[in-house]
Parts: sequence; structure tokens; C-alpha cells
Amino acid sequence: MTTHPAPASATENSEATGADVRVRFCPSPTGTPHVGMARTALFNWAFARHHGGTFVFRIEDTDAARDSAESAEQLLDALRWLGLDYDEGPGVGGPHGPYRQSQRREIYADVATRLVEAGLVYESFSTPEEVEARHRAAGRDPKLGYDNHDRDLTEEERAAYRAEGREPVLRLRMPDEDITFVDLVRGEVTFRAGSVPDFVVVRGNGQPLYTLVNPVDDALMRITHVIRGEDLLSSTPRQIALYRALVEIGVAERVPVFAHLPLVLGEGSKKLSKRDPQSDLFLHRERGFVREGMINYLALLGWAIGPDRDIFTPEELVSAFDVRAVNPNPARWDQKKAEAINADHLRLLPLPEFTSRLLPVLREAGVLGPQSGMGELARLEQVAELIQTRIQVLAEAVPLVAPFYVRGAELEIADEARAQLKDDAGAVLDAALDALESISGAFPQPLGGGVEWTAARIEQALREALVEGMGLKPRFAFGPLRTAVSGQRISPPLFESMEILGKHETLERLRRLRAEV
RNA sequence: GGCCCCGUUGUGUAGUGGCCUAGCACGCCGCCCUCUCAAGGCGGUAGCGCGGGUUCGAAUCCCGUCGGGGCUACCA
Repeated sequence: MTTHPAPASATENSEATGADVRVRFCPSPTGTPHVGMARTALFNWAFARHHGGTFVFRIEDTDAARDSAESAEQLLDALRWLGLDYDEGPGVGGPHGPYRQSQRREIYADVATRLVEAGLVYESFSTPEEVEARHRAAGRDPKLGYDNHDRDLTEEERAAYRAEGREPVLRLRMPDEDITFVDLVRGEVTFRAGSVPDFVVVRGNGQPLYTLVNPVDDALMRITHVIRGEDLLSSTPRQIALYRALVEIGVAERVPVFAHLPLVLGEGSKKLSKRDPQSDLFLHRERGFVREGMINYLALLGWAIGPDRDIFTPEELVSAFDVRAVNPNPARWDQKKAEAINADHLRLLPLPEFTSRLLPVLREAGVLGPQSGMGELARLEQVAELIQTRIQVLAEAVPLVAPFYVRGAELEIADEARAQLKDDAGAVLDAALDALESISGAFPQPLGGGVEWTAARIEQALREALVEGMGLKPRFAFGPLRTAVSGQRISPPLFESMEILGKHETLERLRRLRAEV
């Protein structure tokens, strides 16, 4: 853990440390939610909640060509699923709204005008081709980027360009000095003077760009800490420069504190791409990640709660989270570890809760109908108890639970289960049938007693008949029964399954397989 | 190419000069338990990128080097 000193200057950096902390999550609605994005949201949320501060959600939909309403809807869905509640944002409002950038055009236009009037931003007419040509002519690398050529154009020169029909972009004049800031994750970071060219803040058509809009909104929304991905680290000097300009014209109070989170990598040390299915948050949800498991694993991508521990609840994350303790090195998405963490959380759920998490998954899979009666739900809880330690993600419950919700006659016997049957399968089934017939299938009596069809009783009878009676090894004795009862090679515990199914159903399944061998 | 970031077992991490013959978790391997599969228990595998320094002592500090990554738009 590295702890960095508090920022020195009050005007350059926020001193907020308590309830005055304000952070934001501000994705642009392009595509489906990404796990890296989810982690960024999570850390911002945890930081705000830890300090008792404010978590702002803002939608950066300034790119009409790529943004979509469906994507914005998915963002909301993702935050809702993870339980990352925000204090200000779309739907809940707040004192600094609106919280969709597409509704803030006038604000940006106004700020741009003031920036121009203050001489902090200037009109630039150069085309990329002209810039490159000048670099070549001067013997410089043509890929250097903008050359600050239009910084000091005279009124006449500008008029001449306009006469050609050119529409200028607006560029921010970068300061002629090193830009240094203290990153909460990385410590002091310095960008050399002159390494960042003057950049465009407003397009030729008057549309403001991210480079303007993002810091302007952060300033107006009084954001104190900017916590975001490392991919934005290199744009920080530009934002600081713009921030200083905003302070100068009275739009911003101060430059916020920055914290750049490590990237989330995919296989082979490349940034986890949106194309990679593992990056899709909803695919994991569909697989049966629960919110607690996803949050836990996401938090582990760059942060640790303690030396000998990695399972914790969202509440524990909030109370322990410290962005300064986030590791700066990139983290790889490890599906196996993610599922193992999720499995731990499944086991931590109280049985009734675990059962109700299973419900939508089973309905979606068609195992259960859209409506369930009391009896069906009661049985589900019994089955759930048997599988709670047997699955890592909810979707894995489907094949284990399905056999309990079909009638014996419709039970499909899987090939691999049938393949395990030996020559003695018929004899084993006969003996089992015989042994089980003698057990009463009576339902439990209210005052106790009458309960004979229990796992313990079933096991006892079967062991006597097959293991002791026929001299079979348990594994071979019960194999055919498992195939008959579940139709699967792998199933929840056999005797408990029989108990849940009841005597009638159990015997029917045994008889049915008996007839086929 | 330029600018910036990063470098502890396969993966995620603990580690802030002696507690480190480097801890934990996932993975993998083996054993135990066992009606299958899990869970659980026990054990094993594997790491400080490299080279110099500073120091009585370095994973920890410094320098260099190598490697990986990000950004380099009138996208965000």
C-alpha cells in the first residue's frame, strides 16, 4: 500500500475528505456495459459512500454518431443491478442538472464564449494536412500533432481564412510549463512543457467536445475527486490546463484531485476489449453472477481488503475502501477466479435468499413456469439446499434442478449416464425396488412420527439390500439408481433426492429404467 | 516515433530496509472424506524482469537497462 501526501495547494486541488467529497461516474452510452466501466463506477461509489460524500452519475452523450438510448438504458440497468445508487443524476435529479450532456448545450456554448473573450482559447483554421505539411517542411516528425500555428493569428489573417469559407475550431492555449499533479494511485506525475499541443475544445460546426465538456461539467458539478481509468491519464494535463482556464473565468473553483485506476486486461496482456465476451457485464449476469460476487471480484481488480482475505460484502468494501491503496499495475480478468469468488457468495446467502435468486434463472430456462405455487417453491428450497455448494454461477443450477420438475415418464436419460450402466443394472434396480417398497411413503405427521420416507431410512434400506445384500461397492450399487432418478451422471445427493421426489415418483423412475435394461 | 504509466509464483495480491529460508486467494497436482459431483480438511507446485549501486542488511531506496501497456482525433 502506498500512501501519497495530501496535495499542497488549496487552489489547485480539493481538500475534501469527508461529506464534502463529490465524485462522479460519467460514461458515454456506446455499446453494452463493460466490466472495466463497472469497476470504475464501483470505486467511485465506494469512495463516496466511504466518506459519506456524494456520488454523481452523468451521461456523456455528446457524440451523436455513436451514442444510443438503449445503451444509456443499459447503463442504468447495470448500476441498478450492482446496487450502485447515485445521489444526483438522470432520474433522481439534483442541484447541478441536467445530468445528460446532450441537454447542456447552452452551458457549453456560454463557457466557450467566455473562454474566447478571455483569450484563453483561440480560433484555429489549419487542416490536419496543412499541419503535417508544415512538419515535413521543417524536417519534423509529421506525426507530432498540431503545431500551435494559429495561436497568434491577426484579425486580417482570420478574416482571410473565413473568406475562404473555413470554419475555425477552438483550441485551448497550453501553458508553457511542466504540468505536475499528485495522482492518488500513482503519486506525482509530470508532463513536460511542450509535450502536449493545443487541443480542440469546440468543433468547426460549433459542437463542443469531450475535452471541454467533461471538465466543465466536473467544475460546475463541483466534483472534488476524479477517479477514472488509466487510459485517461494522458489527457489529464490538458484537463488541468483547461481547469485553470475555467478557474480564471470563474467557472471552476479549483482543480480536482485525480486518481487513475489500473486497466483491466484480457488474455495476453491487452486491454480487455469491448469485443471480448468476458468484458460484457450482462453476459456475466446471465451466467448467474450475483451482485455480491461481481462487486467482490471487481474490487479485487486492483485493490485488496487485507493480507489474508479476499471475500467481503459490498458493505465491507465501503467501510474499508481507500483509493490511495489501489494498486497501479494493470489487472487481468480471470474468469476462474471470478467464478470462485461468486461461488463463495452463493454459499454465503441464507437458503431462502439463495432460493429466490435461483427462481428467475430457472424460469428463464423453462425449468419452472412463470408462476409457482407454494408446493413448488417449498420443493425448490429443498433442492436448493442440496445444490448450494455445488454451483459457482446460478446457471449451473439448471441441469441439477430440472430433474425435480419433470414427471418420471418425461425424464430424459443422458447418454453418458446410460453408458455407465453395467450388466448388473437390472438386478440392482430390482433389489432397490424391492427394498424401497417396504418403506412407507406416508407423509410426516403433524405431531411427528409417520415419516419413514426419509433420506436416512432410504439409505439404510438401500445399503442393506445392495451393499450388504449383493456385496456391491457403494459406488456401483448407487450408480444405476442415480441414472434412473436424475437421468444424469452427476446429480445432487441420491437419497436426499429420493426423499424430495417422494416414494411414488422414485419407484416410477426406477421401474422405468428397469424396463429399459 | 513522441509523451506518460507499470513490472512480486500461471492469475489477483500482501509486503513502505531486518518480523521474508517472501504470506494469502484462485488455478493446477496429490491425499483424506465420500453414493456421483461439489463442499470441507491436509499437503504440494510455482515468484521479487535484469544489471549495477547505497547499506552491516534490499522485494522494499537510487541509477541504468530490458520488457509490457496506454495515449497520441474536429471519439469519449
